[in-house]
Amino acid sequence: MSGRMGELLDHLGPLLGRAHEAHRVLTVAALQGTGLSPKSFGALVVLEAEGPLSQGRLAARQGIDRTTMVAVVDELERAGAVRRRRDERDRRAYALELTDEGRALLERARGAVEDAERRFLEPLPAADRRALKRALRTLVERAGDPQTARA
Amino acid sequence: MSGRMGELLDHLGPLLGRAHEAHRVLTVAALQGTGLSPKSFGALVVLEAEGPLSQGRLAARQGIDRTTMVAVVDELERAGAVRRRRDERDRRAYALELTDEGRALLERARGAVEDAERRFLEPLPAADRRALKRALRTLVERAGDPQTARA
DNA sequence: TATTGTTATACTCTATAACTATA
DNA sequence: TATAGTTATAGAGTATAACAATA
Repeated sequence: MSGRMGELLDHLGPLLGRAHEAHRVLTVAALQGTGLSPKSFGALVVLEAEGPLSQGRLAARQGIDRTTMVAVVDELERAGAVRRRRDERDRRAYALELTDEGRALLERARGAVEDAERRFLEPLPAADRRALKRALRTLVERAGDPQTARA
Repeated sequence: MSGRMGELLDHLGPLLGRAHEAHRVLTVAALQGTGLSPKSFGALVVLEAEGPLSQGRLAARQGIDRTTMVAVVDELERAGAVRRRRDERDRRAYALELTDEGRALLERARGAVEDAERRFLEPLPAADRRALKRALRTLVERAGDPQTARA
């Protein structure tokens, strides 16, 4: 991840790819002390916001396969951050929930991640930072929209 | 690559990741008819802009390993788009150059890719599209800068 | 019959190590 | 000794197929 890019920076693909990768490196470093990966951090974020969730639904939220989520939850459970409770209304599924320890871990991690994001965005004026996130949000929401997808 | 994201869209990582992935899907589809991958397309772009280049330098431009570039150039050579000439000033290295056929292929591919980019950015007003690319360029350039990297 | 979580397996992508030919 | 290109190999990451338990 380095080197001049010249004409490649005229294309959106390399721009998004390099930006994502550079940001990912900072995030992974920021999460270092927590023992969390970006993926397991994301799982905690979703679980806190949306309460008890099945493993499959949690996976869908992250855009990953449910078989991939197994190892993520294994890791979070070993860390004591998540509990695999049975969903009493559908005993095939779990009702995954954050433990108090998980909530505390999430707060520490979120601080570190937001700090990394701040450092990453530092070269931009505040207005541009907000505009960037707003633009990306618009694009991501429309891209997932079937209305737009067939275009 | 679908589903509501809710609170994950507050974080820059998922935003960049989803945007990159959605754009990549469009690009791959756009390149369908050309037989090019995003990576080999990028190689053609660089070769056209920077003239004859060694395989290792071409790889460095793309931020990939030189061993990964071997297969990319194999593919481009098979397609008749690139010629592996020996560099007469250093006979270990190649002086890779576009063929006329490669130039024509690149023009077709660039049209398709730019079309895909246009469709992807469609949800944004023109001013926001320019602002987005400008912001990403700034971030990517600073992120590669050792001055910023140690921060 | 269909679905949840699980495992085993395969596939894709990419880098590391070791080789050759040149320098 | 060091570097350019190549190959074989290994590793990370993820998905597909098949299974047990439950619906």
